[in-house]
Amino acid sequence: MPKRETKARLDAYEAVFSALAHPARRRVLLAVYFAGGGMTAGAIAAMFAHAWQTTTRHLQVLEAAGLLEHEKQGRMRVYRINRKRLALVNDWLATFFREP
Amino acid sequence: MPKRETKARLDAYEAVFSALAHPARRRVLLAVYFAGGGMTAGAIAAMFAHAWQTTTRHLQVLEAAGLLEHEKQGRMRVYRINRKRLALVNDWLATFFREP
DNA sequence: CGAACATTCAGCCTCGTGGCTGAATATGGG
DNA sequence: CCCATATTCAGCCACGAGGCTGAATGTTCG
Repeated sequence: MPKRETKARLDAYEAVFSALAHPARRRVLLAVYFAGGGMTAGAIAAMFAHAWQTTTRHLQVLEAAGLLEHEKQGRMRVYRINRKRLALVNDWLATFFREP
Repeated sequence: MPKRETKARLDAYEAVFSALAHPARRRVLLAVYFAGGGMTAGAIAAMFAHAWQTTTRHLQVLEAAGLLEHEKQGRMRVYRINRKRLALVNDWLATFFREP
């Protein structure tokens, strides 16, 4: 799938990989995924000992990387995973297992 | 494959993901892989505008994460990829695509 | 042996990341 | 309308990561 390593693609890798670099953010992704139909910011923040404001920032990083999307439901925001974006990592990795 | 998320496993993820977080280190992995039979530290360092000492550190990070291994050949060190370790990333990702 | 080469070790400096606290901005219920 | 709730925005601080330079280590060759 990765035909040429365009600047845009490299930027995408950069965003995704550095988003995944922090353990809290990896935990968030797993939690949201296992929650199935999305998770509110509050519920996510409750998982951590951190101040919620800290978690907010992690959520922003994940969203900026395109790994998470949010949707407003009343007075709370529900986050859900963007699988397609996660697949980017798969693409990158695949190189090492595909070609001889 | 990941039965339980043991401390050791989490540490492994931590090492690998943060190693992959830096673009230079991702480039190194790709280059070494495409070189086929390994690559000397010098050849790797030559790819970058950085001072070679900087690249040395990147190589150490990659090796500490288990993604790279080296072997002494005369007065130069040859680095090669450890595919198994890269597969860890695959394991982590698989969760999101495997289970419903 | 001694000089040239390949690579790492040690130490310095800067800047971004990730933690915190305090204030701001919706939104829904009584 | 007003207050409680849910969440983000803004700004502060500290520490580690990643760049640099200079010295050290180990290896081959004449």
